[in-house]
Amino acid sequence: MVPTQLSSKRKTVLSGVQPTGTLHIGNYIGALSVWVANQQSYRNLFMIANLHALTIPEAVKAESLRQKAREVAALYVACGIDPEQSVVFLQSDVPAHPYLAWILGCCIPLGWLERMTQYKSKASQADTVGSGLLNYPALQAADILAYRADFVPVGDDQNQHLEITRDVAQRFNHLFGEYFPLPETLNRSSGARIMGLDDPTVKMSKSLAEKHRNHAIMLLDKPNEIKRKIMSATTDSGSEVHIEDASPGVHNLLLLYETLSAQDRARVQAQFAGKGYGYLKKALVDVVVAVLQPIQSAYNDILADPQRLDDILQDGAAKANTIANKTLADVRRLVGV
RNA sequence: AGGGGAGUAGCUCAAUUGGCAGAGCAACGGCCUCCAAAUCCGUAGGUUCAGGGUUCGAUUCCUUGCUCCCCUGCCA
Repeated sequence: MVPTQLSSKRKTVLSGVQPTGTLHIGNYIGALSVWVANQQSYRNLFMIANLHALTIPEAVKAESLRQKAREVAALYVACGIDPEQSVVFLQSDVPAHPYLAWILGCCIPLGWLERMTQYKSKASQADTVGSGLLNYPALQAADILAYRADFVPVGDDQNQHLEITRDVAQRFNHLFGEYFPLPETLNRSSGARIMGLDDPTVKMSKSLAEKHRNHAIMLLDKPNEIKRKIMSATTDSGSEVHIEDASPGVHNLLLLYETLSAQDRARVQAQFAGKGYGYLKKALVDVVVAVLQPIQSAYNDILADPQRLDDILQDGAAKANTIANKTLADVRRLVGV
């Protein structure tokens, strides 16, 4: 039943995304494109974390959440994630996640959870804090450990959560017997960290994109939107591009161009040194449009055949359940339930 | 747990005895600029925390609930 590539010796990688907001060019460069490039090297599981999206229930709209989850899955496939090679699934389709989260949560001291900076930050903003927001790391640990993942590709902001996953795995192993391997951070070789177009001092983010229209280029943006956003991007009072000591805004534009055009730094330097910022921006518009066009085209093809997406998600859920249920059965036996 | 205060646009706050819910900043668009910023011009933005009641009419008064802040108490 388990396909051959799933039982191979390749290292297991679990990636999760919350289906809130919309995927942007920073997600593509920083994460998606890297995953696609490394697809053969690992046994990849791509999870749409729709249970995590419930931690702030005031923001949840059922129909929108349902639709967003499918949209993200479709975009993943459109960006080149191959559902034959990798497992694409919805977190909510694998009941072992919350089950395992309960068991692991019992092994997590409150202090660990209260220390999480993401919790403190979100809790201070929310007017009502649900216990799910605090317990978030338990579910995340379950996500990762259910597949006994070797690697988790996370950004700096998620490092703390991965540490708690390791800590709880260790504590479980100590209490109930060595079972879980300790997952490690998967470093992205490219290291491209794309900043917001409207504010190059902060990382491009889904949440800011919802508040500031010109913050990020979304993967489904039309060419005229892409042009408007790039042309309005923050630069500085200088008049021409200097690669060496470019201001944050200009540096960000150059980085985008370099990454998306797959050219080396020397070539980019030769192309833009001494040119005006407007010239750089117009060139970048063309590159972005060219990169996104095939993705959007593939996305539309997928949407045109909803049955195909259903099949992909069903198939992904079946594969994920097979692995996660095995882990859950082992864990239940170890703790005696 | 008890007492007191608060909750209005994304943020900080207004709104006369109970009478069409506003301003600043942020956002968005335009002019300008190689592009951006700044200035200027313009646009949009709301279940007035939620439910019930009084009233012709409630942001305003009464009641219940929720959330936050301050004081006190309780627990170690």
